[in-house]
Amino acid sequence: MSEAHYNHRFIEHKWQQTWRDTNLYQVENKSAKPAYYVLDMFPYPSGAGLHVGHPLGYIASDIVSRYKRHNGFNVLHPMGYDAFGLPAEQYAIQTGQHPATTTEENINRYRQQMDRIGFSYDWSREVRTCEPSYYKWTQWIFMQLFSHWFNANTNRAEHIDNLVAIFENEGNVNVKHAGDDVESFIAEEWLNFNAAEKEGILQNYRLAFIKETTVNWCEELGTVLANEEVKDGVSERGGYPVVKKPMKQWFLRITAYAQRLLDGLDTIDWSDSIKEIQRNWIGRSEGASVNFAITNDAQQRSLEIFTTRPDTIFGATFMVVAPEHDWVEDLITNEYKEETSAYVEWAKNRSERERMSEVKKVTGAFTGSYCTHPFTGKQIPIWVADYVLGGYGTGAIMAVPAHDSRDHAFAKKFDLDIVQVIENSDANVQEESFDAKEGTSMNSDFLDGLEVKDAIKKAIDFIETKKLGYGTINYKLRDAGFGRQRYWGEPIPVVFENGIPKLISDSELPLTLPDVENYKPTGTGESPLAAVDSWVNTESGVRETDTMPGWAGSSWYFLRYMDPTNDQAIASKDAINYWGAVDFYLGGSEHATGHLLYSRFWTKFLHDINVIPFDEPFKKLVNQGMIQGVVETLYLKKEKTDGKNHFVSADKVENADDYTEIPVHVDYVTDYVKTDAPSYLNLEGIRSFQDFRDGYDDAIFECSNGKFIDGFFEGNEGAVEPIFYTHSAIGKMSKRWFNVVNPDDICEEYGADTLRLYEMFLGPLEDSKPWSISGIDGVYRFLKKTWKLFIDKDGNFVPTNDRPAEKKSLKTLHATIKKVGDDIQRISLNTCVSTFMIAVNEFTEQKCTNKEVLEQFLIVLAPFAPHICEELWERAGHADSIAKANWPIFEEKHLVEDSKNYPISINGKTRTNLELSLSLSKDQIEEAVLADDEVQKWLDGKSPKKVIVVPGRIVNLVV
RNA sequence: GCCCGGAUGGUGGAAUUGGUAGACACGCAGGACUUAAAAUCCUGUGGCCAUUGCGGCCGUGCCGGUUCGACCCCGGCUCCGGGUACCA
Repeated sequence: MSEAHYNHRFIEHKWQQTWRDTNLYQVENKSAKPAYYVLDMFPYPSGAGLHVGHPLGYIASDIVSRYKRHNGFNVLHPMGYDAFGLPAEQYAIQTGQHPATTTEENINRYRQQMDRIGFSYDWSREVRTCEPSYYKWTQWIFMQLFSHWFNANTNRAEHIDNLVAIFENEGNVNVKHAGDDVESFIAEEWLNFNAAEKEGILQNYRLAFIKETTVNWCEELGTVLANEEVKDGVSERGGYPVVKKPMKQWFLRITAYAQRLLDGLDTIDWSDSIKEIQRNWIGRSEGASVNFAITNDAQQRSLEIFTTRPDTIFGATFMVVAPEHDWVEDLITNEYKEETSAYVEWAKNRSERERMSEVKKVTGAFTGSYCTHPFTGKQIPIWVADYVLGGYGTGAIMAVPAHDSRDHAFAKKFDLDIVQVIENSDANVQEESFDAKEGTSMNSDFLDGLEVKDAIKKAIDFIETKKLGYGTINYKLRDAGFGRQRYWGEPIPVVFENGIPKLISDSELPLTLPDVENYKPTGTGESPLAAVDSWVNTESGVRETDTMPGWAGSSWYFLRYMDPTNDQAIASKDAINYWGAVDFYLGGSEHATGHLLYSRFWTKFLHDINVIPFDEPFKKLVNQGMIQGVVETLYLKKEKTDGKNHFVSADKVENADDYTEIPVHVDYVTDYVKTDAPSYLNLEGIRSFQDFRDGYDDAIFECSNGKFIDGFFEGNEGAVEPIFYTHSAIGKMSKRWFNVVNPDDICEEYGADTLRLYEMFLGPLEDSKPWSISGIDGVYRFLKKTWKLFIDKDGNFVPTNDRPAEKKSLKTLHATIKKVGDDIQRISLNTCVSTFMIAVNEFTEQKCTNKEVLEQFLIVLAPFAPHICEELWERAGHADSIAKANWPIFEEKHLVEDSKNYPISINGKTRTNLELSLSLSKDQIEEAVLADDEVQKWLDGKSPKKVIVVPGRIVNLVV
């Protein structure tokens, strides 16, 4: 017995089951078909489950996957979980539950939710970064990084053994590498170094290495954080304060790849904004490194500075070093010892947050030392100030107050000389610096009269000939901190033998996480693993107890999907060669400077060591926008009455400090969809508010319309409903704002096909937009109309091939095939939905019952609404899944049936559009068009319904 | 501050990149069916004027420019979103 009405629950359940039972979407690593790889950024399985924002990208990628399958591609479309990370561990600390347990639970929940939406993932390829069989290979990649260095001569990673061989033969004088400067030594010296000394030197070359530096230390989380994990001086997760602290840390030498990461951007199809963010993050700047000899230095040293403006060197009136500069203490003379040393101490110990919030504040101190200007020989003072950063360039600058606003502010504050060296009629450099990179040099000896660009070139030439320095390039990009003092991450496969870090052997992989009693960080800067003596102590030495950061596992997961169970390699060569780089990658833009950069780095490295044939992981990247929620806030002013809590709501908040801002459950807010009406909580809302929140049970509420309500509302429900005004804003969808919309609820009420279509219909994929339920009815109605095209009210299948298709129906069909095909390719999925709606409206109006036409329409719709299309496809008598059907062939001839474009000839002479519009009026053109022989022949006696005349454009006639 | 985006009806958004602006949908108004409601269907819907008829004028944040023709290109603003922040 077939259903007569569109029953989404029945249909969707049936087909999801069928797809699973028949492994419909499982793919092989081999096929005569061309390969196409569609990937979603895999989720971190949080305890909150999915909300309607998460599937947005998954739906889009699913549509692309299904579309590609219809077009004859063998599509790899996998899904997995980024399962290591802080929240699971925080939860473990609170509850004592093993993170693996909660992670497993969360994954199951995610899977259930995803299954309801009808994705075409090949679940046989699922990966989880926390599984030993997976992180074995994350550890393996780390080991490769440890045993390779970056040869700047060949511009690629090479094995460390090759480097050692070079050292043994000729020392390090000819070696150019990416990394910190290493004092030069000859072969003989190398051979005489002891093991610890040798390793100490090699650490400057390895791509994974240990270094003592100032790190971002977060006391609350008990761990070190990477730069990207710190936002505005607080941790991205949790928002805890972050301070600078010197510690020995593992790093990955991503800076070695700075230039290649920059160059690679030109070869990939990503949005300009993401590329731009990465370019800025890498922050390449060209300039010069110049030595300024320090006057009266016992060791006769020179202060090395970096500048992008060597052309302004004649304007350098003082020097500034960072408080962290190695020589600061040496530079401070006895006379200034007390004051300046105190300043240095103070500046070093300031938290990141303080430093950031007081950026505008100019601070500094004079060291008492001078150095000699290399061009003029003048003595210029050396200052120390925190506006110079220890971590960039050499941690020292030449200050040119006339042409750098920061130097200018400093000079003003401490009354230092300002010398103009770039000509500009408008600028008064005593008042304001002239920073623009334009103009001609003045007061600059041999540079005078040159344009900035030429002056820079000439200055560098001079610097290089006089051996004062050299032209060079600096990057903002820093090496990536890789150690985390946490439990729930991949153990770093290193054992310290007599303090020398050594990799464990390949056969010991995976190095699995031991069980611990307590997941809490030790607070001493050591991870919880340090407490497990039996694990830490090995025959040969002590294990590294730091674990890897969250981004380690996600930097290469796209490779594992190709061959997820391989235990001999990250994936077989055949699999990697067959699938190649990801063709289409979809995910949020928030990973621009994290995951997306690290993945590119690891890909380039794996390419260098011949593990993979490509050196960019993601050929095309699309960033879906965020689906936001409406955040409703109730403002309550607390007033004391008789020791009870007495709250007053407000319709206008003049001084926010007087009020408590409390997020409230969106479901109980009235009118929040309408923008013109103020939104408010009604009685029911206040009740639910009291249920959800502690401490308000016996509170007294006074709403702004003057009505008093007691804690239980009894007897207070008068004719006038009390109103508590709330304030609406658009924000994140999150548990704490009580505005989460669960996709399960939408699937239950409207169905997965409606959810899929509606999420696409909301607007352009890349835009962020607030979730709103208004409008979903339109999409649901569309599916019901589609159903009715095929199934009559008695449940009979209507379409037949008894009569040939009408021209107008063919036109509708082919317009749809064309438009939807084009729009999927340019990822304009919202317009596809409109196209479907138009088609169904037209088919309905045409009373189209042609089976061939309607079946082809089903194939076009199937990527968006697979369940209903499968069902109708089956009822049409097909034994095989619609997923195996070929995309219909588009035929242009069907589109030109009742309207046609014509060039216009007048008096036997074809006129150009331009000539026409210039010489004739609109009416005259219309007349000429109708008189045209071709037009008359085509009209064949009929009179045109509409003559559209656009001056300058080919005329369009509608009959 | 600097670097990217963006601004179109009451709302979400179309206009395939210089060629009929406002597709499609929501909302709203009116109507049909119904005892009634739901569901469904039909009509109207940028603004102003004309509406016994075809119609007219203005309209894509603001000002100016290029063009036969501009939401689209150029110059100058205003506002909004994102990235970044003493990077020399």
